[in-house]
Amino acid sequence: MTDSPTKPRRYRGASGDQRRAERCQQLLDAGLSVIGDVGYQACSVRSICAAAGLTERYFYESFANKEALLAEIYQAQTDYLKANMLAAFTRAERNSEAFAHAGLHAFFDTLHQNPAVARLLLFEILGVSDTMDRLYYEVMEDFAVLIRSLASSLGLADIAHTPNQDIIYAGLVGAVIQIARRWALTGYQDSVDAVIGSSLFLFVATANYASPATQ
Amino acid sequence: MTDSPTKPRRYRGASGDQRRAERCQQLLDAGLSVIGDVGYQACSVRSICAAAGLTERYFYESFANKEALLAEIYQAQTDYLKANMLAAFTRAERNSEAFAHAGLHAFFDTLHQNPAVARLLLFEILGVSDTMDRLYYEVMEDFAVLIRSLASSLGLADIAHTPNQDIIYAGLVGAVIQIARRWALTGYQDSVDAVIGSSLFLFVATANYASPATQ
DNA sequence: CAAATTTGACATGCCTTCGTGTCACTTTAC
DNA sequence: GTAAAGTGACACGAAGGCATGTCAAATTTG
Repeated sequence: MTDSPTKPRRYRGASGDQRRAERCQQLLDAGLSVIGDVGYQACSVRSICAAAGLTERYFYESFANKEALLAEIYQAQTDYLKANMLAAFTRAERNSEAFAHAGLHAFFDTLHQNPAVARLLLFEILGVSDTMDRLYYEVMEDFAVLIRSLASSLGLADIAHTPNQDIIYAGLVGAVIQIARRWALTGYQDSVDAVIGSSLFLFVATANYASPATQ
Repeated sequence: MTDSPTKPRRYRGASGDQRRAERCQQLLDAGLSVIGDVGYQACSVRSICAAAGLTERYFYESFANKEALLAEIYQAQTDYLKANMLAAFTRAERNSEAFAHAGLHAFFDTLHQNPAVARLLLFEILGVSDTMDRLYYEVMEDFAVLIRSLASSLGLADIAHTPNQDIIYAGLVGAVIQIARRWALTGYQDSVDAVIGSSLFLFVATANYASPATQ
């Protein structure tokens, strides 16, 4: 008896690992599409498999259950969102206003271009389970770090003097998220500039109040 | 054949309507308790009935389904929260800082005293259905009005000059809500004063930026 | 007390989902 | 070509929830 219980074989020009990864990606894409369309709890594993053009067996090959799929999609999409924002930062002029504007534009534009992503990130993630709630918290703290760098670009070098910076940054993240939620719930009627401008307003106000030297 | 298909009878010293109302209230209380304990989607109609000491028949006597119960609890608890805040306003000294502080204290304290309410309002309400998402939106807009009165108490008579007030106020609501979420997710470790102070910081910053005359 | 109504405990049928299993068919390796 | 591995369609049982129904016990009215 050798240690090779299964001999991987090439299929359709791809190795076993490649095919598995491809199927996994198809499921992630289909999951995002279906969840973004009908919501997380209203969709079934079967419907996601059908959308992916795969059968249930391949679902459980890659994910333990529906929640595991949701977690991976959430991670992937928040990473994507962060990447877009970071890219926007590097592309922007090195001027406070433009810098902050670029980051917020990347944020709102990504959600606007991908309503499924918006629905998943803004609505479907809460109240699923304690595990997912914690993941939400971690992601929010992550964004707080991003916001912090954004805020520092506005001359808000440090609210360091004020106590409980973490809470204040969490609040700013919450403000932007809520503005995005409201935007989505009203069918994206407001212009992108309006939501960016209002977010920026809150940032600048906080920055100015924290260190009015820039005024 | 008369028009009286059912003759209401007194039972245990209460009329039929009274008993029905009492049962309804028991279900609302039990629903809040169970949902606050295990979450909305993890709980069943049966478990709520068991917690209420009633049987399923009486559940469907008062509610069409589990979601209808959630909606009524949500309405009742947000009303309760608003009432607490309004009461705090009237009780507070007529001085900007004390006024705003009182409202925020009522908000955070109510959530802190009732973790079940906090969980339901902050986490369990989103992603349930399109209907509930809309209800969430309406409640947030309602709170924005409250925040607006709170902000005006800070001399922020009008951000009226700035465009898109609605969006900005939605952002402020989101900031407070997110601070509350974070507070709950970290086990209410921060002091009430810390979360109030940070929220106040954002309000005052926005107020000062909008109308720096108060500075 | 007797009849009628209310109540509680539980049963029932229906539905949906989950996760696994079966089996014929296709594609590759030898 | 043949055997083995991969694939797809579908079946299956278990589980759980929903909403309604049954029936005996308790309570009230007359």
